[in-house]
Amino acid sequence: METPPAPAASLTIGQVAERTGLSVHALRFYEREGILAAPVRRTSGGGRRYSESDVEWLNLCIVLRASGMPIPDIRRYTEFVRAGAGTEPDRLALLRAHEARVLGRLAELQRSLDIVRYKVAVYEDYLEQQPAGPGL
Amino acid sequence: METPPAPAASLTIGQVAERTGLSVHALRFYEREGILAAPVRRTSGGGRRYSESDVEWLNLCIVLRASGMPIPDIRRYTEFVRAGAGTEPDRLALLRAHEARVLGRLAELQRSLDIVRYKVAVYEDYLEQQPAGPGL
DNA sequence: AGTTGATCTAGAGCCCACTCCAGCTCCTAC
DNA sequence: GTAGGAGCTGGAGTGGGCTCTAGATCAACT
Repeated sequence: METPPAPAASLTIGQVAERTGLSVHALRFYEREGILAAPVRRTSGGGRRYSESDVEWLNLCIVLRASGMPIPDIRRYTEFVRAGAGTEPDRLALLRAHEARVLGRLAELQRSLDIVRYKVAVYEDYLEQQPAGPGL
Repeated sequence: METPPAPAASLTIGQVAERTGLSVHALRFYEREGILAAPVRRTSGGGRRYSESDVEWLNLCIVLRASGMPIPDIRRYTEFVRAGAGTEPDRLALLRAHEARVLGRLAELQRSLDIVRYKVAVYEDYLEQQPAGPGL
């Protein structure tokens, strides 16, 4: 198999891309944007080597992005984490604010869904038995 | 009050902007993009005059946009509506496909929310009693 | 007649989050 | 040693959805 005897977990950018689903472009982009918690180690030749905890961090970033957090906010969170102990209240505040935004977004999506479903129902009724026409 | 005796409902672009929350820029943009069901009437001087049904249509467009339907898809839907009777199955298919996408998006958002809430809980616990530290 | 304010058009500009390119280096295999 | 493939950097390009500008027109008010 491919599994080495568990060395100090060192992944190339390609391997990380494969695991996370991010492109290598995106990985370098994220690094430039300053949203990696720890500086990525490099080989003598300059190649990036990611640790498992880098991958975990990226997975968090992916969740935050997927839930609509803009990169500047992720950067602020990252900076708090890098700043270490004492910034926990700031991180919590940031996460809570994000939680609230996600809740709002969920509610909005749900409202939209209700309307879309209503229109779907109208067209279904119309296509079953043509009484009048579904309007617009 | 402001209610006139219900004339042939004619609104300026500014009034429509106010009612819909869209900018006048966006209204003209949507028109250029071909996502108005009916051609907007014009005054002799070239000014747009919207009807109430234009506003209703725009409200639907807003819902579709808010739920993530891209403008080209809205345009396709609009074209079916303009094409009139016989396109109902196409419209239904389009709406059902959108419904499915919205459901998927809702599920994804919910998963992200769970993770964000987990992290919030971790930080809350940490800040109540400092046993170890919240990790990242 | 003049001023203000809304509207018009065509087209440029902006923001975001990537994405891709050129030109180079590095490692591995043959 | 050389070909291939992954990786490097800095910077340009892309796509979506608006947003804004310039310069003109128009209606209403004073």
